[in-house]
Amino acid sequence: MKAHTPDAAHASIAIHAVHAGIEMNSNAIKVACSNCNLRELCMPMGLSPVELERIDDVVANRRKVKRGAALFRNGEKFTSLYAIRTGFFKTCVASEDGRDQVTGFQMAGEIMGLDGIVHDHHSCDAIALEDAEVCVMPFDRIEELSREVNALQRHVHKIMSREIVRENGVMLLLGSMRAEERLAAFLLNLVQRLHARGFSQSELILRMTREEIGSYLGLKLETVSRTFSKFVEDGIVEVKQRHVRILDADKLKDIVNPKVCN
Amino acid sequence: MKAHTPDAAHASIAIHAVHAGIEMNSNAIKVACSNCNLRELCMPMGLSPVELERIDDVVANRRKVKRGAALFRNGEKFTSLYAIRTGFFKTCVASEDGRDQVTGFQMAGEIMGLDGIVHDHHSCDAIALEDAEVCVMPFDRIEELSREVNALQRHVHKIMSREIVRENGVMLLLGSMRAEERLAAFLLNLVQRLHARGFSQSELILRMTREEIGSYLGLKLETVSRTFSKFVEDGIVEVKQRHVRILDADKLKDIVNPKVCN
DNA sequence: TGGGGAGTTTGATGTGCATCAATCTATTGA
DNA sequence: TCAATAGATTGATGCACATCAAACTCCCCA
Repeated sequence: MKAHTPDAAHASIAIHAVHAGIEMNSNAIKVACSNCNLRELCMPMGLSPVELERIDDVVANRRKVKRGAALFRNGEKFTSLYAIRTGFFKTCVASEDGRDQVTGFQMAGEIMGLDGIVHDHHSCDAIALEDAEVCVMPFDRIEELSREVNALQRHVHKIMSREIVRENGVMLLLGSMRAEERLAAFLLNLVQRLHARGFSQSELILRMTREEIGSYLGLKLETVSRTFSKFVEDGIVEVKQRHVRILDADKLKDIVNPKVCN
Repeated sequence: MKAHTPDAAHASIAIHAVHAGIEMNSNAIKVACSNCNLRELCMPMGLSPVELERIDDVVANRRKVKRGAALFRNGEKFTSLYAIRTGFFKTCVASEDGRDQVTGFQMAGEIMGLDGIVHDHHSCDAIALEDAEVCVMPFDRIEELSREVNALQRHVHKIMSREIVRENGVMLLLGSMRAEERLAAFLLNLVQRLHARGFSQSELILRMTREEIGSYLGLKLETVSRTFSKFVEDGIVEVKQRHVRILDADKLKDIVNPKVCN
């Protein structure tokens, strides 16, 4: 099976999501969440038909972002959250003296822009790692609607809480894991999220460079490369440039959570 | 001036906050945010008198937590957010194999428990580092009220966003800074937050051990200790056990953000 | 078709922090 | 008051990862 092509179990969802996205955008400006195939990823479940129709209003429009371009940048005024329809992003923060830290990689169905709410201005950059399209959701509209649709209110809270918990996990990784553990955790996380979107459990294409992986994991690009090579030697993965095939997911899991009494 | 005693500019706020907290608790079970001295730290500003009175309902009761005890633990059912009235906490996550990572230190006026919203269960431990008291705010009540009081809704969103941004900063620290930079950033952050609460800008008492600082900063306790010693040698701080006096805050800032062209 | 550049791999060497270990200091309780 | 214990400091040594450097691969486009 080819990486990033849906496997049997999830084929329809993913393929159609992508196609629908492209076609709808060219044909209609006004777009609807209610018949979006990614709905289950970015919208609350179990809405009544009436609520569902109201929710359509949170998406003002769509926006395309070219590979390498910014969806938003540190310092820019915050107005909206963004739901990724297609494509792949990284978010990164910078210290005053120019150090750069990738804080996350985002894929279809995930929400970006939460950092901007506190200070009404964004505090990180969101850069597309491949040509992408996002749904623009003005935040005042989200707040308005979530006062009336309880499920949406709860959903917004969960999305923010999920991001907090995710970052807790990254802190654990950065604060206490060694290089092999970090890379193993990274690969498992990526492939798990891709699988939830209908892609292969064992094969993936990295949309980011070794340097970006390194920045995210608190490692230098050479260390990332060496660690990949080590995994290949040990028969855990196959790596051809950015194509990665996971041969032994259990071994990866063992690396992340070393067994104590063996 | 003594550490952790308010300086002139902020004296009244902090002293009275603490005293009021102790007395009110012993005299009355029903407590009110509307005349809480910490209100400006944990509640939205600019409320109308009517709104202010309604907001009182978010606090169900208070709870005392002994030093070393848990306010909540990983896995426990999530019901409430907690606003710290007095005392000092750490939050920490653990990996399956028992590694432990301190994800933050919290002081008066700060909110804990946001991690529990996503999965309806907490995903970290909150441990009191000194005898503490918190306001218990049932989350369903917060959601209910924030549907009706826009300022509260916005406030809740900001609190969560602030936590996301804070964690972004910690990721930058853990991913790209060296030991001295980490400790300098840590001290500056602590003293800045204490100062906002009416304490000294230059003096503080650490409520946590070297090991806990190390866990938070991704360092071993010995490295934390050595780095303190280095700062003392360089005349940047005075350290007597957990008492720290900052002699040269500018130098600390230079360490965090090394100047390029000097 | 072939040159150039971005990205990756691999090797040699250096260093910042971890580890192991001993001592010292505060704090607590009998 | 002194023993017991938790926490902190300091030293000696080792290692994981960074740094510096060179070569290799792939892709783009002239």
